[in-house]
Amino acid sequence: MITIKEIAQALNMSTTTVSNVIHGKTGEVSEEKRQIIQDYLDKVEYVPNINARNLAQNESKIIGVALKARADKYDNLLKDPFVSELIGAIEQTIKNAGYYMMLYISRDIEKIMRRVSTWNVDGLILFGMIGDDGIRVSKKYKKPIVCVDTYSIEGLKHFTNVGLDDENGTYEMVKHMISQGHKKIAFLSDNSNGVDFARLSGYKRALKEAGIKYSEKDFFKLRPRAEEVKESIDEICERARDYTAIMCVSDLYAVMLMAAFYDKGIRVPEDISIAGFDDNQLGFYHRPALTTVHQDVTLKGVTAATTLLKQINGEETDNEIILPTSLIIRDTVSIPRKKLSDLAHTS
Amino acid sequence: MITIKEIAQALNMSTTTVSNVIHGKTGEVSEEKRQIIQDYLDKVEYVPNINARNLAQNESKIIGVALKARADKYDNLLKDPFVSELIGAIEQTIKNAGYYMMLYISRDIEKIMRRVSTWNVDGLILFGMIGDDGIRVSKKYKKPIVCVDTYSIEGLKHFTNVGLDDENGTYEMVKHMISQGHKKIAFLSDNSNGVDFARLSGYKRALKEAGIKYSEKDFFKLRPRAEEVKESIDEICERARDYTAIMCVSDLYAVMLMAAFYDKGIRVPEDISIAGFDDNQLGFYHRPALTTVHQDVTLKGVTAATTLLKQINGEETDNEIILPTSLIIRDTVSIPRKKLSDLAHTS
DNA sequence: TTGTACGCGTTATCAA
DNA sequence: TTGATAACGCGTACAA
Repeated sequence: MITIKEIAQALNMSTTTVSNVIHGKTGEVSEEKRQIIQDYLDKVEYVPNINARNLAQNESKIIGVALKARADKYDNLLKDPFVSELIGAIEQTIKNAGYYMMLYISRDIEKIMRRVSTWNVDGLILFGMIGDDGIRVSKKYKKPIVCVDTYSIEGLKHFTNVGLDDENGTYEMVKHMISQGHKKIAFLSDNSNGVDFARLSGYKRALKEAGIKYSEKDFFKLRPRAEEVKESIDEICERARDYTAIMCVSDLYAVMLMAAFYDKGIRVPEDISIAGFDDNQLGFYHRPALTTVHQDVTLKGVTAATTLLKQINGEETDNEIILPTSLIIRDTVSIPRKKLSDLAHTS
Repeated sequence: MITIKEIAQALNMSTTTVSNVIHGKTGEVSEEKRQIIQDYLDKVEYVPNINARNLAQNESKIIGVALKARADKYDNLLKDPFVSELIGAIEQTIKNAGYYMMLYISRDIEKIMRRVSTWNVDGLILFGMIGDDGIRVSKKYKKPIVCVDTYSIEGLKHFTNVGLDDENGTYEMVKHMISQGHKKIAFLSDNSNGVDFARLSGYKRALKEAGIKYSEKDFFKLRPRAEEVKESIDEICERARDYTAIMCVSDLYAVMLMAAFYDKGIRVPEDISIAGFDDNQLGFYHRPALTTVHQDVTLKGVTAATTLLKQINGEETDNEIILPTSLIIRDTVSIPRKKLSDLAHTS
């Protein structure tokens, strides 16, 4: 690792001059010296020591990307195609802006906060914050924060949120199901907070609007923990007999469910209609192809990163950006034939 | 951000004493002072400035994870489930060892090298290196390097490789196909280098061993670029008429192919058998469930990271670690009925 | 136009 | 047991 001081010595000049050339402050240096120094720089392939630079300037050029993982869902959060596409998009945006990305995944918000302050990152992108997580971080950390998919009215006073019109996504899809003739429609998720709560609300709105009653028993809860997921899916298949359609909170759950139905000889969409949410590879390559609510995950990541970058540069931004959804009508929602329970009687 | 100096001042002590307490060098400090300092530290929630620490110690506690992306395959490399699972596993291992991960994705090996040297990372994990990429990096970068899935005999003199017994994976699967009665078996990949080359070799070995001839025309090449992938798949479906089975180089390609077959009314495995490689979600939830070659991606990531960590700590390690594959027999490979081209005559 | 000198926060060496 | 003080490499005010 060659240093500025060494270069200055070798060339018999001062560090300031060398530093000026490095930073293109060409007005301050004679053309002759500039040339000599530049050549030497290229020759030795000078790379600055970031630690020293950061220390001197009290900035880091690092953007921290912290993900809080739910304990019950993934051993490895990046296995979630939504999360990995999001991270990929963020990484590209950060890199193109000349920043560095430090990725940190933890189940513990305290650990995340500690890491953020040691590295003195210039900005923070947070995902998976629930309850007042985001607010707690913002109390400690005084630089720009952008959250992704966080539902917290109070939080918007402290940080920016990039989200999705989740409520409207399921609303439109359930409305579509109803227009196909469905009246017994269940909703499948694994929790009732944040994004899942919003998606449930959209489902409810569509039903209410059509004058269809619903109650707790129509909300299926999948237990995603590896040891019990199979049992949980089987239960859901059983309960599904009373319905003609199921609105799933994700493409993954839709596909998991369809696989289970297939194994039991229940046909989609002939016997039951299924819709997903996300529009990822899983549903795209499934056959019959999955009818689903589309969201642009890459755009979400890019938006989160560019918004943060703006804030770091002192620009004003909205404190909430809501991305739209759209319906992708493929082949898993059709007109209802009959309820599965009726089918059981005839067979 | 409170500093050691400020703490020392407030407590009317020297920075050395404070620093000693921070580092648990309790033998050097009187219990009385230790207590006072520790309390103060907790009160103000002192966090060290990593840049200063790194500068002073000439280390970074950062492990660089650099991925070289192929230009023709993904706009966002993390969309590849293999890559994201690998990164997730590496991240966990690095974090648990008290290191930080800096992720960098680029199509340009030069950029990767520049970044590595500015940050002075303590070690490097490389993925996607082709040709002499890995060797070039090792020439510039004098600390430990671990590559994942790199085929380069020469490279092993310069870095460690964590790989997979790719050749044997396809060998076993094609052998299985042959045992089911298949004689016309095609191989599907998108290039002929590295991992794909090894998998092709396994396919060839199995055929040769069974006395089955093969030639260039049996090797299908998928063009994955978004604009032409559909056309490319259609071509492959057409050429597939002369075969009873296709060994695919990945689960993704297997699933893509099966979706195309489905759309054309060609049934798997009744009309044609398909095998994948990787064993990921895509094949697991596909119906019929995909017969495939299993590899433990998480283990690959963990192995790469722990091996690098060992080297950073000065321990000796093997310079090549090859992980095993295993056959996952599910439902997409069965006994051959007849060739698709024969089918065409009857219909 | 060029150079000197200091500060950034930490660790480490060496006296006291 | 404690405290000055010098590094680490860079950027920059200020002086020359």
